[in-house]
Amino acid sequence: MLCLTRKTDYALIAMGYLAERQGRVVAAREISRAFDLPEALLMNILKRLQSRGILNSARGKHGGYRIAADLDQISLYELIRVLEGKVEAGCDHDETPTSSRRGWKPAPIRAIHSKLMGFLHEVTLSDLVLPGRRIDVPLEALKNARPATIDVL
Amino acid sequence: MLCLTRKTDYALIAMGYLAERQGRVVAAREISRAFDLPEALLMNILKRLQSRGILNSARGKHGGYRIAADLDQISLYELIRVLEGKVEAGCDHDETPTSSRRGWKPAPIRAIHSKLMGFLHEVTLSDLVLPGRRIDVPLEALKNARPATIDVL
DNA sequence: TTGATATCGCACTAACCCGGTCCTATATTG
DNA sequence: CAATATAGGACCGGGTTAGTGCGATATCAA
Repeated sequence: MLCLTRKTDYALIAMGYLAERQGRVVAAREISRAFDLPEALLMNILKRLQSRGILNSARGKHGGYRIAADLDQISLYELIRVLEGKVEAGCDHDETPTSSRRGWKPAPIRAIHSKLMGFLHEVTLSDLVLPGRRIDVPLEALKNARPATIDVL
Repeated sequence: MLCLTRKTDYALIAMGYLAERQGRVVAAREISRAFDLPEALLMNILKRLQSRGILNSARGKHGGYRIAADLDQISLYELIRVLEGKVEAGCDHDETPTSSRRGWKPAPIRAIHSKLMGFLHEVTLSDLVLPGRRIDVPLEALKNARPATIDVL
């Protein structure tokens, strides 16, 4: 139960906008106007990114946000986790001790999941957000990353 | 807004079970028992797979399901679309003609999405479901697939 | 010091969607 | 005919997501 939500979209949009304006302090309103996103919602997202150190903020007049972290160091996975609290989740998949099998995922499912996770881990924000970067750089990374060659069944 | 739901999980589980029993007609109940999945729900899923030609079914006593399609020909993407109706969606992203920008996704978002889509397109059910197959075969495919080298911005 | 601006940090609502159930056909077998 | 199994719906409840609101705090500028 993996989900890329709209929040993540908005976050990436905002990060992109900020990345093009490194150093400048940009108000949430400016971004929301630029892309016609609901301002209050965008603020929620930015606040969250700030609290996790991805952005830093300045209050008051001429306040706003700036990119704080090294974009190379933050994976898409991390971003999602920050925003959603969990990457894979929602519908628990909890292990109820009563039912032995339920919540147990057979190899193919685990495999595909871990593959997607790997993908999310390898893609960094700089790959996504920095101008001029090529999105498929991380594919190279993905190729020789995660030695995990998982046999299905 | 991409989602791998539990339905997809169940479908893969069932497909795997059927794949190990090619030719035999297997009742939904048998599968649901084998993995302790809610029978009614599993039936919904199987019905759907049948209606799209991935399985074919036999009613009546000793009825059940058999794999109908060539597993090589069905991508994970297709499977999700069959089950969810749409791969990427839910929260519409509709183009309201009034708002010019909303629903418009900037390059990074489109890029990452198309990348994930590419991934889902390359993985076939046979990769996931057939015993002995290695899940990371499709990664090779992914590597030199989709010439689409998307410049961010 | 006052007012305008902007973030902070919550609580809160509304709608949607997923997981799951149920019920009434219909077809097949014995 | 009785039993089994799918077909094809409608349906519901709970949880999550998208989005709002409000009072507090901090900063700048006149």
